[in-house]
Amino acid sequence: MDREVDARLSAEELQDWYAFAFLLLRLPAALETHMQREVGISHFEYLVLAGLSMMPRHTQRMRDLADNTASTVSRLSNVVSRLEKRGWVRREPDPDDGRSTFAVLTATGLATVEAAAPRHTAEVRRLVFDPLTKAQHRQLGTIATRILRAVVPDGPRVEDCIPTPHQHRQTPEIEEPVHG
Amino acid sequence: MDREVDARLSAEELQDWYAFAFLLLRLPAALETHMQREVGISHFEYLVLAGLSMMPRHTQRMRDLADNTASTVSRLSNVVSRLEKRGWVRREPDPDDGRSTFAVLTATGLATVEAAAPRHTAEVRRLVFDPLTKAQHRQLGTIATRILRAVVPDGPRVEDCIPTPHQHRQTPEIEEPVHG
DNA sequence: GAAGATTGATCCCTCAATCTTG
DNA sequence: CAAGATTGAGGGATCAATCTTC
Repeated sequence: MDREVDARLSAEELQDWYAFAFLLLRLPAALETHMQREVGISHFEYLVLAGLSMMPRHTQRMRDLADNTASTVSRLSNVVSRLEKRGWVRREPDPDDGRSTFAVLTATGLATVEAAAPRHTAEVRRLVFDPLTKAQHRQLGTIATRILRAVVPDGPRVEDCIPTPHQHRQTPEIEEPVHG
Repeated sequence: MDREVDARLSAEELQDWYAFAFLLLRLPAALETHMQREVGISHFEYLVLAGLSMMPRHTQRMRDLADNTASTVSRLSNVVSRLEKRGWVRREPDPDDGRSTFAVLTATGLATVEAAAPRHTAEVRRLVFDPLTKAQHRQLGTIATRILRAVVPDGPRVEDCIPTPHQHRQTPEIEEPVHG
């Protein structure tokens, strides 16, 4: 450490790390810019809306939604408040547990996320999947899962956080939010 | 897109993408928290200090330093101002080009980054390299480079942004030839 | 006009404090 | 006391506007 700052990384590791570190800086910024320009929402707001859109009745507890978006309840609470002001999400109390709160996607919110989804997916495909071979797709998934296990040892498994798309567009319930 | 929000991604791709997307959210946060708790600086501040520490005379133009930290000149300018207030970096005018500004690491700044480096490297090893096989190290580097090319097509090559450690702790103003 | 650099308004995230319910 | 959730203060990133020099 006296002569070289990154002495504990070999030359090969250093190069692999820099490529990855740059990606960690650049890719989220690119996805963020794309969502802001194309749809006018943040990437994280999209994650929240998309997550809700694929849940039964478009509803999920704040606690579980935070897990499914790799976030914290605090951050989620702030974002849901913003989404509520835009009329895309509303809060509902949990009748079975007074501590719990449901986040519910509104009809307007569903329309928003349905308009945003194909553009976002296309961008992910363009930036992440198109440059890679199919073997590399799987390698990326495997590698990411392994690192994630080290980063968040007690976190939920990724497979358990992928919303199942079956329930989309299920029950037409209450349509419009109250505010005008 | 009417039935399923992420219809354009196959089930396999969806799982790979979620694992990677979660990593994009969790790993930077983990590195950030680690640096703040252990050293009291942000991860990006460390990148700046470490980059400077490995340049000849611990000096680099703002423009080039921004490239080497996958950043923008604007962000870098704000950060360097903060580092200047802490006494770790100082600005110097470029005698050859009135538009250009040099960022120079101070002795205190060098001591700081030298104290921080082994801890940061150890954390990177623990979170990124230890969970992977050597083959996966290379795969990660290759994959990251490929995606980066799609994200920043006109950006500098990663190899050109890795500070060469040869020059560290150099005393006099000597122009060093690059090793072939 | 183009390139290097700085500034500041605005937005968002983080984190600790707080509250309520189980 | 533990778990779910909210709030607000403080800090950092973004982006457009601006300035200077080539």
